[in-house]
Amino acid sequence: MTERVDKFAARRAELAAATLRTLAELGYARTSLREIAQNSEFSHGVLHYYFRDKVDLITHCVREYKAICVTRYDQVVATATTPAQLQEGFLDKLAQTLVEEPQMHRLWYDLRNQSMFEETFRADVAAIDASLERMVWRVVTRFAELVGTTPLVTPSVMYALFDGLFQQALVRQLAGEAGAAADLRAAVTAVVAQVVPLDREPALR
Amino acid sequence: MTERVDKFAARRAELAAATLRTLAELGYARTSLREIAQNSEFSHGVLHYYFRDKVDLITHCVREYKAICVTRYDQVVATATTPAQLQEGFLDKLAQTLVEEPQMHRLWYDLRNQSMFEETFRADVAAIDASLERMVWRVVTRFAELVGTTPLVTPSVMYALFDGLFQQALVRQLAGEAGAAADLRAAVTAVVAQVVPLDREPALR
DNA sequence: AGAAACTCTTGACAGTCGTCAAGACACCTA
DNA sequence: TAGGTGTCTTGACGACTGTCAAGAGTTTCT
Repeated sequence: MTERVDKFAARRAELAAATLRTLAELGYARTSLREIAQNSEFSHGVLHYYFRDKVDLITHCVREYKAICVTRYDQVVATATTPAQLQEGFLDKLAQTLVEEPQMHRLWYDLRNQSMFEETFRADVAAIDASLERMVWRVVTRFAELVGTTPLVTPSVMYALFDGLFQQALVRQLAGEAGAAADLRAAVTAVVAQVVPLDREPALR
Repeated sequence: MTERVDKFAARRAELAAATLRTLAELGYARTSLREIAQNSEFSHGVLHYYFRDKVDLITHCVREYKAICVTRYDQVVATATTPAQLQEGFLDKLAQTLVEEPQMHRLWYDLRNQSMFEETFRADVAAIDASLERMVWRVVTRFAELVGTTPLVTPSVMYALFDGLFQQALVRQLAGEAGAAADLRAAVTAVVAQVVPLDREPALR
């Protein structure tokens, strides 16, 4: 009984993985169910056995995608004992995922964009956005704690700043610009220097 | 002769406007030539009389869209004589366009996202991005000039920060959140306060 | 071993897509 | 008035889409 459920869930996950690969490669606009099936080892009909329809399939993938992203920097936060360690570890991870998984990131921005047109995805996208914001905030507050200060902007502003920088770097990376990752590191460093003060005075102006 | 050319160009512009309306409403993924034609006063066949194919049509629209955006804050920059005037004028325009034209803005982000998947749009999108960056930089440097300081970040970082904030506000605005525009004003104000110092010391740390 | 339940393939359906050719219509010129 | 040019509509084409029903194949249970 439970093994049946497990196998069912495993197949769903397998098909979801194929869907994510296809979406990352082609983008939302040009991803079809037959294309997804060709990226798996099954035929196109099986997708309607494991998922109600296309929206159900993609929604499930988006939810699964969330789990991958959100814990990316947790280990860095947990192990760093100095500001420099945390900053370097964070920048390393950031540059690494930019270079190694740009397809997954452009997929995320593609889906977030779709949520501006389609009500369907809005709730899931908003939930992921919120958890990404919390992730960024964990990093920044831990950094400020190690420095002995507090951030000068709110969590949502902090997230928007990082997101803007990362998105710009992503566009450049996918356009083939060699310096994209290095520029991202420099940009994040510069912004953090302005927004998380190094000295102990909390600078209320 | 020239009137023929003018009429031809006028029709192209008319169809391009219908295309932009359709794209802003439906997004790139769900915009078809027949839908565009229904948003104009012509039939679907005429689009291939004035444009080579769909890519040619959309590329032309993207280029035309550029002209609308880039001059948005020029008058504010030209007329403001105090930092407060410039800041208020800029924030007003920013909040106004967020509330009044959110469809056009989500279209821009949609097209920029497509450029991460389709080589075709990449050059045009990059050109628009660069001119938007210059626009932001004109505003910021003029502001710094009026204050008597210089910005602490590069033009591309500055643009990425504003873009991140605006995009976040846009998602919220389109989700129906009432405070999106007000939050954007506050966020931009807070970031500018950190990145363009009010005092005369250029804060090289 | 036979029956039942689960899994997957195949093929078709109604619809939409971009594209284009054929022709109708309007307008200007000789 | 006849012919030519520019403009626009209509209808069709092949290809592609999401969806689903019919059935074959496989596994599990009694």
